[in-house]
Amino acid sequence: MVPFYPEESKIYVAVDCIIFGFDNDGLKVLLYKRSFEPFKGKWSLMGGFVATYESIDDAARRVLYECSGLHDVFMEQIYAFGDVNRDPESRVVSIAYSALINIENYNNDLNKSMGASWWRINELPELIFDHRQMIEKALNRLRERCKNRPIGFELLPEKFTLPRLIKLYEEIYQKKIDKRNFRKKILSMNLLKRLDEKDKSTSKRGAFLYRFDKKKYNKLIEKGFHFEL
Amino acid sequence: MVPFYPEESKIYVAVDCIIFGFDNDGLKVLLYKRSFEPFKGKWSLMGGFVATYESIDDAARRVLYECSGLHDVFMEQIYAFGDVNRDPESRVVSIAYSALINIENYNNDLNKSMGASWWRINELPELIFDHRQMIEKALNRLRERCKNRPIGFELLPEKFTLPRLIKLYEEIYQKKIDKRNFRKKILSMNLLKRLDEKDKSTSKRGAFLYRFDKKKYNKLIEKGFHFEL
DNA sequence: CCAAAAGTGTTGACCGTACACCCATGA
DNA sequence: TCATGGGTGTACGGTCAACACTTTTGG
Repeated sequence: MVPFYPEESKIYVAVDCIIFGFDNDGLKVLLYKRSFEPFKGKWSLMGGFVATYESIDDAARRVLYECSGLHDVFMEQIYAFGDVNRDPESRVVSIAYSALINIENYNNDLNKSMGASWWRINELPELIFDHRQMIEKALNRLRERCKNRPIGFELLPEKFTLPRLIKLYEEIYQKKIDKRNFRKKILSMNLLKRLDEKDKSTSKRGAFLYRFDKKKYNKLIEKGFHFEL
Repeated sequence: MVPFYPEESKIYVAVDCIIFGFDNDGLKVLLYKRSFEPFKGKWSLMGGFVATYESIDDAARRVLYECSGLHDVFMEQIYAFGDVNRDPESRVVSIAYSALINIENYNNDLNKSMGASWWRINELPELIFDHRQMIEKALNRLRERCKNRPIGFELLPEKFTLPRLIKLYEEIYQKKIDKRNFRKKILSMNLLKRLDEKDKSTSKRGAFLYRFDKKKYNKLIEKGFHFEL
C-alpha cells in the first residue's frame, strides 16, 4: 500500500537446505556441526544468506552445491520461517528448501572437511533455531510428494531392486508395506523396466534390478497421477 | 556457514495476501487498483513490507486487517517468491499468504475507499509482478486443502444450503459435481447438522439450511481425514 | 398448472487389502 | 540341506461413479 520503500525495514533473508539421502540404513538427512558461536558444536542444517544479486532458488542451489558439490538435484521450496527471534543474533527470515540426492553420488569425504554427518530421520540430534521444524515440514512434503511423483527416482541409484524401493517407501512413511500389493501397484504403472541383471549383495537368490522408464515417467508427471499407500 | 551477518545483503521482505471469497456469482479474489507508480492503475494483490518487529505471519495478518478490517481469519502461507527482478523498483522477496473469508462479513464499502473489487477466479485482469502466479499457487493449495479440511466452513456463512456447498466445490475445482453422490458423501461424515429452516431465496420449494458441527469438525481435522471428489 | 430447483437409491465396476507358500542359491 | 531373502495370486469388501424421476410451491 505504501508507495515507498523504507530502508530501515530491510532484513536478512537466508535459505536452509534439508538434504535427504537413502542408504542401507534408511532415510537420512545431512546435518552440520556448527563451528562458531552462538550454538557452537550444535547441529544444524546447511544454510546461507540470499545475496542481492541472486534469486532465492539460486541461493538454495548455491548452498547445496557449496556443501555437497552437487548440481542438478531435485529441490523444492518448503516454507518460509519468519519469527522475530528465531535467530537470536539478528532478524533473519529463512526459506527452507529440500533436496533429494542419490547418496551414492555424494562424496563422503566432504563429511570430515565440513563437519557433516548423515542422521536417520527418526534419530535426530538436538538442532538449532527452528531447524527441527524445517525437517518436519520437509518430511511431510516428501510424503505428499510421493503421491504425485515417483520420488524414488531421485533418492535411488539408476539401477535398484524392488525390495530397496519398498524399503524406501517404508522409511518415508515409517510403516510396514505389503510387498505383494506394492509390487502389483508399482508394476501396473509400467514405469519400471526389469533388467536381466540381479543384485546378489543382499541375498543368495538375488533380486532383479530395475530402472525407471524416463519417457513414461515424464508423461506421468505431466498429466498427473496418484499413488497412494 | 559464514559466521557473520553482512549488512549489505539485507533485502526487503514483503507479504502479499490472496483473499478468497464466495458469493452468488462464484469464487472470487479481492484485488486492488494501484494508485501510484510504477504500474499505476494496474491491479494487484494487497501487500506490505514485513517490519523488523513483527513475524511474517503477523505481517500477513496486519495487511489483511488493514485492507479488510477482518481479524481471526483462516490464513495460510503459500509460497515465497524471490526472483531478483520481480519488483523492478527494488529487490523484494515476497511471501504469499492466502485468506479465506466469509464474504458477508466483509464490508463492501471498503471497496470504494481502497480501490478494491472482487474478481471471479476465471476472469482475472492483468496483474502486476508475479501476482498472477501467486493466485495460481493459492488456488492449487486451496484444492489440496479441501481434501484434508472441510474448507466450506471458512468461505460460507454460518447457515448454508447443500446446493450452495456443492456450488462452492464446483467453483473450486471448476467442474460439475454429481449432487447425489456429493450429498451422500458429505452427510455420511456426520459433519453437518440440518436445521428446521429453509432458504427460499433461490427456489420456490426452498432448501434446508445446514450448519457445521464444530465438535465433529475439530475431531476430524485432528486425526486427519480424506475427502476426494 | 407449470416452471424451476430440491431432494432421493440402486447397481456395477473397480480398487485396496489381507493373506501364505514356493523358489533359488551360497554357505 | 538349510537358512535367507525374493518372488507370486486370489478372494472379499468397500468405495466410487453413473444414472432419472418425484416433490414442492410461488407465480
